[in-house]
Amino acid sequence: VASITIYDVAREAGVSMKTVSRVLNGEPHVRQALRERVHKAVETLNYKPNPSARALAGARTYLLGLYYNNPSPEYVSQIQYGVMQACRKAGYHLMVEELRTENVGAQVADLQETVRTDGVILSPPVCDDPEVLAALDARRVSYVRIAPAPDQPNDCRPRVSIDDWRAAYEMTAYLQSLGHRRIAFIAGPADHAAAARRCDGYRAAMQREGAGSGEEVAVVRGDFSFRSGQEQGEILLGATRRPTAIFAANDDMALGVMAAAQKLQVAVPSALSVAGFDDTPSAQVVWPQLTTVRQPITDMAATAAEMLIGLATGQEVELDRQLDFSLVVRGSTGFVT
Amino acid sequence: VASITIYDVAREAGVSMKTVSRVLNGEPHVRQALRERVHKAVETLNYKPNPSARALAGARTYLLGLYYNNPSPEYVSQIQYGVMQACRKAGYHLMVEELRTENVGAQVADLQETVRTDGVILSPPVCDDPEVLAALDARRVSYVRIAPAPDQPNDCRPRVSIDDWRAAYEMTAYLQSLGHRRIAFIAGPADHAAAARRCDGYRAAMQREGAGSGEEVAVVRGDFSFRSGQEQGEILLGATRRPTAIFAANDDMALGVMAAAQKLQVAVPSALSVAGFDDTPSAQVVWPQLTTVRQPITDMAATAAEMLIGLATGQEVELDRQLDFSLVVRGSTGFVT
DNA sequence: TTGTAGGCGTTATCAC
DNA sequence: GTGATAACGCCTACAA
Repeated sequence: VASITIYDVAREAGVSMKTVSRVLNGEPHVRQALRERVHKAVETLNYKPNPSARALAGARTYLLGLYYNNPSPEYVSQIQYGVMQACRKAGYHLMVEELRTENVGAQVADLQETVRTDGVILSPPVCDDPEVLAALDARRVSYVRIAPAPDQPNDCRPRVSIDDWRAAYEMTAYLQSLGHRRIAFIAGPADHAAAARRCDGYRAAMQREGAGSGEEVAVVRGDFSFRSGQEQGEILLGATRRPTAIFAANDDMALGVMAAAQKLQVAVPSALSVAGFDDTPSAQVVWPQLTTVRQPITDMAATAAEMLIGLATGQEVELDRQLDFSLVVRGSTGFVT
Repeated sequence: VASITIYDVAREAGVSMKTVSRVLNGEPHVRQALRERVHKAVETLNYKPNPSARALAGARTYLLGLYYNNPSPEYVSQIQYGVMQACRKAGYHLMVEELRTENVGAQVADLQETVRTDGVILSPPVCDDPEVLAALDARRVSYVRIAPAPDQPNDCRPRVSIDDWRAAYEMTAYLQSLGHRRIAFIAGPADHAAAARRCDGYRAAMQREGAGSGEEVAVVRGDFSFRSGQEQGEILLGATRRPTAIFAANDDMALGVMAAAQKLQVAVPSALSVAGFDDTPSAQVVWPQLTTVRQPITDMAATAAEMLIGLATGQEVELDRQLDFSLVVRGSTGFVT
């Protein structure tokens, strides 16, 4: 079955094959009449350009890469979904690569030499890995980062994010509005920039004027895993002066706290309020369901993909997109008693 | 930066470029001495063949597709990981596509025409969708199915699976060995073949001779979601003669049962044993941790990818691989009291 | 605004 | 065994 080529379309439409090429790539300098003839020919012949040929001839690849090393499958899956949506809409395809921890730089270099893409989407935490960024920069591969570390003032690499600081601030303020004063915070890994901003937001809310008296900033460190949340939760709840609320920097740790509470017979939310961050599906899997911050992860990913495609096609794109978060109040938080 | 081509390697090695091509593709009819010279040249030049050119010239694509429509991100993520491992080992890359529910056949057709792969991996439940299979067969695309429906006797399409029937049988037998007699089963969606086999295994264990008296087969139907498990769990536990053990056809539903038990103040495992199937990471996130069946999902996926690559390179491959499952006994099951 | 030659980096076909 | 030479399907000059 000899596949049908651009020549077939040209013959069908009665034009030269270059004209077909122009129409397909949306280039100017083609009369409207011809444009339509070509489109019709494409339609009737059900012609699909051969991506390999396109790529070989030096044009775009119509392939986007998604690099990730995030341990949470749910997070990755949501990102992947968003990216895929945007890709499909633009006729692109998605190539996923999980980066192993050992020398990421070499991996990225190898990937880029092995398979060319029109750009790469970097999800946290790889989006903050200097090795990765360096490898990409060295090859002039364009990339968009999702929820990356704060930029240097003059850095303007494309990114899409939410205001982590404000989200944590607002969640803390919400807990305070329920009457909580002893609110502990379980921070994320030290190298996770967004996690650090969340911690700062919590601190700011705890220290702001007129927020009530008897407040103490109490930060312990976890590593975003369920287990670390459980461990820190047990420690916090085992203390003589236990907090009335625990705010974890992500949902998995918050779930760990809830498990600890259950094990130690501390009722949630009557004796302890628990809040998380991310609104992963698991947040609704526990009982009571988890109060948390929802990042529009899928939208962020889709936005990142659109930016990348825009970049690849030479369009003007806003380089620093910031999307809205929202507080999701569920059963795990309540008035202090 | 003009990329280095096969000609550069040929010049460096002092042979013709066809010879280089032969060596690279592992073809016979090349003297060992030349072979080594070529390899060394490749090494020193750090030459990487251009995949687009390769694909265009009619050879392999070095691309595998992974089609999925499974709602569980964890499941998909594990499959994806296994496939990626195998791909990387063989110099392949992975292209993921989530299939939407509306007319999958057309989607597959479009995907195949848009981007050529050397084969496709089908995870459940798409692996049992006749439309998908038909679309693939029509285009003579080779595929391997993971945990698909049982074959017709004479059907020999490549597949990798575990013995779902036996796994469910053994889990049920294990519950019986703890003294349980009233064991309820929450089945999966009707169109999920592996789920059906699990149900049959449960039935067989319940009805086998000498398994004790007072047993009743009690099957209710869920849809593999946490929520459906919770609903069915509440119904089962609300009944006057409640079961002492509930075995769900997957982990998510089992977790739903545990949530229901907690809500209704039914202690696990003292008043109710709960077992699941899959050993998803969430199984360890609850307390007590979930007793379940572990499918070597990642291994299965890797095996599938290896089979596909073998098929693509014309090797002989075993077409029906069956991998070992294992019972993972944790805290959610205990002796009947 | 449109069409013609040439090349992108491989593999495949045939001679030698 | 090894090596010229022609595809593969498209795009980018350049010319008309």
